[in-house]
Amino acid sequence: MSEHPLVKEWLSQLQANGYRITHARRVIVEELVKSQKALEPVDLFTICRKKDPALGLVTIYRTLDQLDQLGLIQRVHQADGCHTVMRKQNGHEHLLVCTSCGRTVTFCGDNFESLSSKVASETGFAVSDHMLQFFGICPECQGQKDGAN
Amino acid sequence: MSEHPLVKEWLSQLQANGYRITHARRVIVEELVKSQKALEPVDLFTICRKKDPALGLVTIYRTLDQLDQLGLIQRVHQADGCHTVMRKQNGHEHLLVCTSCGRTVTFCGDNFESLSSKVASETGFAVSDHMLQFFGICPECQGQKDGAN
DNA sequence: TCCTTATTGAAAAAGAATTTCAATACCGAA
DNA sequence: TTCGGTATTGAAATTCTTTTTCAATAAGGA
Repeated sequence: MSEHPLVKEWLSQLQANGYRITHARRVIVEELVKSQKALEPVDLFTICRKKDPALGLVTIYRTLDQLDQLGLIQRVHQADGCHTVMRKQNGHEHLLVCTSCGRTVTFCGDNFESLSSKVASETGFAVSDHMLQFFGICPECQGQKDGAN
Repeated sequence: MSEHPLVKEWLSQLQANGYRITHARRVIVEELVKSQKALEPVDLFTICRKKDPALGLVTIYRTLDQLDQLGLIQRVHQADGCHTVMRKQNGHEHLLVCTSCGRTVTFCGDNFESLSSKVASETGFAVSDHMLQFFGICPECQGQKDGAN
């Protein structure tokens, strides 16, 4: 039952921002932090319910809002929308998403500084951010016919 | 009343794929093709209604589905989700989105071939696609306090 | 011009996210 | 440790978005 180090970190962040550390939040944070796939609110709900059968879906939405405001999670882009979230990568790390099973891994992307300033000067935009994602099929899904869930 | 060259192109594509060229589709295509910002279905609905007051929102959704299947439009990622669509850029072109007014311009991104194959060999994923977007404030919105709509 | 059938808009339904509200649980103060 | 104020919670109701159903209409080939 080794606990992911990020759990403590996230809970501290919540506390430092005036939020109480509740059972519901603890469960949600634990599952979010350790998930290898981007999750829809309902997925997360189903998973967390196993640890806390009384948990409500509303609490999932509310907690996700809070974590988002603290910049701890990010929406993951997929062909059919951005309904899934995952812990936010830092700096130059980006997501590689399996379009079959949803599993993700991170990779270190190029340095976008030069491209960013080039684009800025060409367009007049004040460029502040970028998002890069790769899509593909993970090794497991390449082997077996259907994506392992 | 100069017509955007893409309109004819898109309508031909629809026709070539067994779809009929209807008044509703023509109006929707015209507005989509010339829009400088990514639009939500409802936005598009409001705009198109001015040209065709009888148009139904359902038809917007259905036509967007068809155009998406033909690969003519793409979802645009924003901080709060992917509810907007825009005509798809080709090849190495990517979107720079104004987070204030939504206006977009395109830029030619780096070549991702090398990064893509590097990531593929490191992770074992069969990398098939990527998405890159830049975010910032457009010149107009930098000047005036609130984003011009 | 006629006829077949894809397409349409309206209404209903399904799904996702948000708001309201009374009961509960967190956590600082005593 | 207990107590009390208040943030947080789950359930229910509501809102917003998207999809499905269906009869009427219009596209376009014969």
